[in-house]
Order: sequence, then C-alpha cells, then structure tokens
Amino acid sequence: MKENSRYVAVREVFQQFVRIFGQLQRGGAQDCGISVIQSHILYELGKRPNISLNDLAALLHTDTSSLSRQVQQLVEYGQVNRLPDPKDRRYVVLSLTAEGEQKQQYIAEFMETFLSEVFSKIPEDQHEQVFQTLEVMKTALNSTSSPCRKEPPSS
Amino acid sequence: MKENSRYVAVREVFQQFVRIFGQLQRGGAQDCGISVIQSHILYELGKRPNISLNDLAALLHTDTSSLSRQVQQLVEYGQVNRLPDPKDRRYVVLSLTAEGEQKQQYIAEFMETFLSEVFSKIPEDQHEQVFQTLEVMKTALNSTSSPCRKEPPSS
DNA sequence: AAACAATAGTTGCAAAAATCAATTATTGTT
DNA sequence: AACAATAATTGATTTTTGCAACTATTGTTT
Repeated sequence: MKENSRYVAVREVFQQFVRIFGQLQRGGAQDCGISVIQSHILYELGKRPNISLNDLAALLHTDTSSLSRQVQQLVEYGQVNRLPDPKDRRYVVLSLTAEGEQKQQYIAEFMETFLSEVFSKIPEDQHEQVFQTLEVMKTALNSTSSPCRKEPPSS
Repeated sequence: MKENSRYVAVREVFQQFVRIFGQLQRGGAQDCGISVIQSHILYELGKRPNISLNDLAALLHTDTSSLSRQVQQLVEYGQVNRLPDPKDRRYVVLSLTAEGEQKQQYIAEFMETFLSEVFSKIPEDQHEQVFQTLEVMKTALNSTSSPCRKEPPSS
C-alpha cells in the first residue's frame, strides 16, 4: 500500500474542495435570500425539471420531510411550481418558475465566475488535462458511491 | 469565454464531490457518535494541534459561538483537551486526547478506504496524472479569493 | 369489487443547531 | 489608571433536522 499515504493528500484536497465550495454556495444562496439547500433544489430542478419530491430527495440525499418544507418555502417565494402529477396523484411535479430560473442562473454564473478565476491560476496548457481528470474522477466516484434512483414516473 | 461551458461541467463535478464527500463524512461521524462539524474539528486538531478556538473557527469558516459549544461537547466526551493559553490567557489551546486521536484515525481510515475504492475504478496508469492534477487544483483554489458579488437578481 | 398493503407527500413535535447580542476575562494602549 | 480591543463563553431567539404519525392515492390479493 505505498499509495495509501497519497490518499491522505487526496482527502485533504477534497476536504478543501468541499469547504471552499460550500462557502461559495452559501454566498450565492445568501445573495438570493435563500438557504443552501434551496439553492441545490433550484440547481437540480434546472437540470432535471418535472421531477418528483421523492426523487429529488434521493438526489440530494436528504429527508423528504425537510425537503417538503424547503420546497414549500420556494413555492411561497414564487420560485418553484408544485403540481400534482396527473398520471399518479400521489406524486408532485416540481419545476422552476421564471423567477426561480433567474435565481438559478444567477447562482450558476456566480459559481462559474469563481471557477474561471480558479482556472486563470492554472497554466493554459494544463486546462485540458484538468478537465479530463475531473471527468475521470466523476465517473469513478459515480461508480463507487451508492446510486441514486432515477427514472421519475412522470416526464 | 469559449471555455465557459466547460465550467458548467466542472461545477457539476465539484457539486458531486461535495455531495458524496458530505455523505461520507456524515457516515464516518455517525459511526463515532459525533456530528459532522465535530469530525472536522477532530480532523483539524489532528493536523494542527494546539490551535485556538478563534483560529479553528477561521479554518472551518464557522462561528465561534457554535464552535465553542461543539468543542464543549467534545471536551465532555473526553476527546478534546481545552486549556487556557499560558502566554495569553484570553486564548484556549485545543488538542486531541488519546480517544480523540483514535476517532480521528478511524474517520481518516474510513475516508481513505473509500478513496482507494474510487481509485480502483481508475486505470493504474492514470493515477499519477490524477494526483498531479489534484495538486494543481489545490494550489489554484488556495490562491483564488471568493468572487466579488454582482447585484443579486431583483424581486 | 372489497379489503388490504404499499407508496408519496405533508404535518406535528421534540431535539439539535445556527444566529446575534450581551457578558466575562484578559491584554494592549493612551 | 482608564479605556479600547480581543478571545471565549453564555443567553435567548429563531431555524433546521429527524422521526413518527397521518392523509391521499395506487397496486394487489382474494
């Protein structure tokens, strides 16, 4: 296990990723007057509209009861639509309103601005390698972590 | 700005890092009967012993009042030593007890086991590149400050 | 078709945690 | 000596979380 010591460094880097990114998300969310979890909801709904609450909870690794209340707030704020699914009325169908879309866009730009600054610190000729490596890690992570449920009943 | 679309993918990957890693940390902490923040405290104290509460709060991007209570619990659990600093008695000096060290080790192994599984999904001949890239990203992240806020979306 | 089980979502409630101001103790400064 | 500044804690209020109970709808069994 000569590589094992390297995992210590890898963990350290990941820990920093998490901390810095968490900090960023907090900033972006606060600018929009919402919580971090709510910004994740907007993000996920932007990517996968018309998802159910249950599937969203699985994606975000959170409890349905907490999520239900967070969504409730976003509905009250006018940022999320929540309608019963006509095909199976136990489900709800969640989507972004125009305003929700706007906030989601704002946060996305916020994050991407930060990332562009990060990459400006990396020599241009290494960018491609970084992108590739991140993709490699993404697929490796996905095949290691517990899988999320997909295929929502509607849509 | 031609690279901008790539940042979307980068954000996506980072978001997954954060989510999966957060999940992991929750698991490791729960195994030890402590909260996630408390596991971070143990981690940081393992790396930088004899730190003050204030400096720890800065490292963890958290409030001193919350942190004080979390530390208080860890002291009660017998995992953290908290002594007034003889050089400046406004400060406290935090460090791990033997039991705290043990928990910190357990969590570290937990994480490293996971990471070794992740890397087992990556072809051996790419490991070196991944390690290198992570280091590159680490230094880039560290030398990047949080972005200045633009004006938040209306409403 | 009626009865029963299973599922999605919501709500109630108690515990945990975050937040912000006030307080104490110590050190630095004028 | 008096005052300002800092580290840490504590109080009090509000948020958030977690678990269980509950409602409504759909699937299944007989």
